[in-house]
Amino acid sequence: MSDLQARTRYEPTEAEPRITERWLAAGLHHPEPEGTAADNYAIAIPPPNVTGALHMGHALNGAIQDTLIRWHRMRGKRAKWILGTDHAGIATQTQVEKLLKSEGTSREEVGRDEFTRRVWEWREQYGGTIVGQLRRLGASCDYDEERFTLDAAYHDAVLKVFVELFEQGLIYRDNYMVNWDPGSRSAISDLEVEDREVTDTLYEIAYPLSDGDGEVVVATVRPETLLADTAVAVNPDDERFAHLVGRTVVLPIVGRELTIIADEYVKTDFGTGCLKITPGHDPNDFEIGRKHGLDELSVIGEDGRMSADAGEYAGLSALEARERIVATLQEQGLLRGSEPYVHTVPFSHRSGERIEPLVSLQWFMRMDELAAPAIDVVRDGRVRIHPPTQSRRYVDWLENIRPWCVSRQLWWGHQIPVWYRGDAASGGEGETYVGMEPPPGEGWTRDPDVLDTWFSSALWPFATLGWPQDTPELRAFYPTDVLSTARDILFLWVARMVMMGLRFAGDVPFTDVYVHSVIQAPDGRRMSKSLGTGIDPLDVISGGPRPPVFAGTGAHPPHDPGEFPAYGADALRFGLLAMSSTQDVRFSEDRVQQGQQLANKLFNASRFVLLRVANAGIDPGDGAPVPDRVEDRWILSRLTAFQEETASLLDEFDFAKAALGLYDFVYGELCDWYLELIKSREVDAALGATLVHVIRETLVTAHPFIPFVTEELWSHLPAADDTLLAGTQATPADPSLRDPAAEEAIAAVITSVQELRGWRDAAGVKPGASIPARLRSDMGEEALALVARLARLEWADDGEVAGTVTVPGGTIEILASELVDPAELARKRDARAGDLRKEIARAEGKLGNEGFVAKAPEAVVAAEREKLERLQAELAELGTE
RNA sequence: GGGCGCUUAGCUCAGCUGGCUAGAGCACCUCGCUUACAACGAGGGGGCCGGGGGUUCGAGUCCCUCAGCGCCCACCA
Repeated sequence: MSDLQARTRYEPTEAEPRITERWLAAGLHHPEPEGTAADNYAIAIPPPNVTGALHMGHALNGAIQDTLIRWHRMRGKRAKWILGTDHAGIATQTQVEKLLKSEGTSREEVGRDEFTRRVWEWREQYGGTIVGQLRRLGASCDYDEERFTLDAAYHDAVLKVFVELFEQGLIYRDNYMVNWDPGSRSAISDLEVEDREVTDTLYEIAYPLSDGDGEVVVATVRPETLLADTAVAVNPDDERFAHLVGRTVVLPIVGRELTIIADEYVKTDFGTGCLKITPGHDPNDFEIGRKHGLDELSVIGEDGRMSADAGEYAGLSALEARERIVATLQEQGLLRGSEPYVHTVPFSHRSGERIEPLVSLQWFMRMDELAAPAIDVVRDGRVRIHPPTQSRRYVDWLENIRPWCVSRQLWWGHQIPVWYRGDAASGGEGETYVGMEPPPGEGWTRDPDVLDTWFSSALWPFATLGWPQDTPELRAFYPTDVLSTARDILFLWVARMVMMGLRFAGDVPFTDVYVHSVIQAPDGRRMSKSLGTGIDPLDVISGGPRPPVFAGTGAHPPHDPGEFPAYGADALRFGLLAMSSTQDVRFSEDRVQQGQQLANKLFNASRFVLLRVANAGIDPGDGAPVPDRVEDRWILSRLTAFQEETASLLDEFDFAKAALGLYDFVYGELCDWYLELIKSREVDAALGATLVHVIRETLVTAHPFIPFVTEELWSHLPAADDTLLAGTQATPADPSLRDPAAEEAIAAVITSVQELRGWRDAAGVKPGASIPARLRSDMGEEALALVARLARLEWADDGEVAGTVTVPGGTIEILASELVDPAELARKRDARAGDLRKEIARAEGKLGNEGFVAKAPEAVVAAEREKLERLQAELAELGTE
């Protein structure tokens, strides 16, 4: 209590680490695996990359998930927040390759085993960073059972799924066009590709007809792929070229004969209307080639250079080959034109290199059979997506799903459980074995490829719980309840978890998907390290440089963005929740500041109550409220409403409204009014009990949002002993505490006081002065006393009326005194009269409208009449002309 | 090329199924260090709710259209 006495300000940096220690020591974050999923509450965290650091998206999602976890834990559920990290194949491998490069070596040089060892070493060193940062945020994840997507048990689950899908015919090996990333020397998925706009040159090249009877001209930005052309295509409806279909042309430089085919895909109004077909190096041409049974030639290798099949160009980079080929064409007089051409081109999200579409032998997963049930569960509501507009995107995507290339030519990841003998590895004659264990016998070699990271992520909600073993964890927590994530991985990850969960764990992996905002930089750009627009959540929590992105937004001076004050984790959590919505939103430091102010306000309100109660020598007992007076009944009613509202908003995943509702209750009802209303009262046992009850219940309801400050204050409550608020069971809001009469009475007090204060201010009355007034209102005695005190009125019987203030239930006449400035008063009165006349005219117009009176609902008409009467009465009271 | 969304006070945003004398936080102005909080409190100013048209007794809220911005999906050489 003494430290409460001394400190007038809540210091998050002092309190938060201390409180984190208490939480961890108590072990509340780790529930025993008992009961069934229906009794319990679980969320699987989207596993951050093991090498990653906490960014604003993690912080928002952490705040969301922790609010839900704490809320349900306090409602008596065993609440488990499944924690872990993702091995993140390409991202991690790239990091370690960079490290090796800085040491003057490479992964090829050190070899696969050593390289893998180095990655594990790296993981040991950096893997804990993000988990520590989550702890700093106050996230009550199950730190006792941290998973990793490369754990031995997890690895078994991954292999088992692969083998079973293979046995079920859903996984197969095929030559197919993939997005080849020359940077990481691996196939990557469509989802790891980003389109960038580049300026290329569009060349027009003549292909002479074999019979010498003219030529066709094709347009291309990649002349070097000409070496692998196997056809030329025109649109079947294109009359210009109809006579050419079926004839052949001579491929320049190479001399091969190509047939002119007809395909709908070719646009008649683009380029020359003739399209060179290169099935080996262009995804569209690949499709056309398959349709027409064309050869798939390849002249570019996996290193992005021209391959041996490119003949004299072998070994050149694609770009060099292009220049040489263009030059040759020019010499041969076959170049018909060239012009700059701006278009979008795929780049690897990871390595940043331009994607080289290549045909290669890869492992694929057939998705249609898996997708159908995943669509059904969203359609029939077994999985609910919030906001619901996202479910259409989900369904659309699944309905158009294509085979998934699951093999990656990396060393870091789950190595594919496939062995070859003979020439099977390269697609030739031989044996292929798929199984969890190496096959018996000699001469087998294992497929060197690993699985796409998302393959293992897709198993996350059940593999983390011990599947395929029938573990108590699995029984207690699967299916989980909520999956919270940003939009960008709805397909990449969420849809795949649903498919895998249904197929292997026998049920949906979660019942609700919450798709949260993307937090943009304050200027509306993406938050990104490379743009310098990123804001480190830890800097906001503990204080740190404010990035230059704040410059020019109006929030801060353009030159020196300065530093963030140490807002604390509560403030950041509150701010992020308050600014989030279903839209993308700009990061708002003001919202964070609002959270800081809320924490401080709550601290001081609690301090006020606890010190008062202590000074009065009251033992509030168990804190059961004893509502003596109207304002006590009012605050209990409002508290109950606030609790009910918070519960339903959280059920609807409306975190912004819930957070702002908390702020409004604490400021707008508890502090601004209730504590002011009771200030003059002597604290007796009844009032003490009510006050402590209200504070306690407020802390309980606020805790999931701002866990630190509430936990800190909880320890100061009279009955506190050593129990943690985080582990306290909230009792449901008691509807019998709702009291409409008290609400109406205090609402009248509040508007009266506000009116009177406004009047005083306008009339130039000193804030501290009490002024004589006479009452002509039927407001009850109790309420009137409150109004008089808060508006500083002294009831008097006679005196000249200086001004009239309309209040609910009547009017209050302010009597003339030297405290009232008549000139100010007249100005105020005239202004009010003007407003009233305007509003009266509007209401009269409305009520004079036959259509309104006849067609609008009765209640609306009645309300309008009542309003009109009220305004007219007020105008009459003012006594102006 | 399709699809979705946004445009409300100086800034960041609320406004659900149409009834609003249009709200909040921050910023701004005035007053106040009244023993919970001056990183605070009280009061105040500030908005033809992007433009145009329509439906309706009534539109910030519904429909059409134009303009600007953003996101997602897609194979235009």
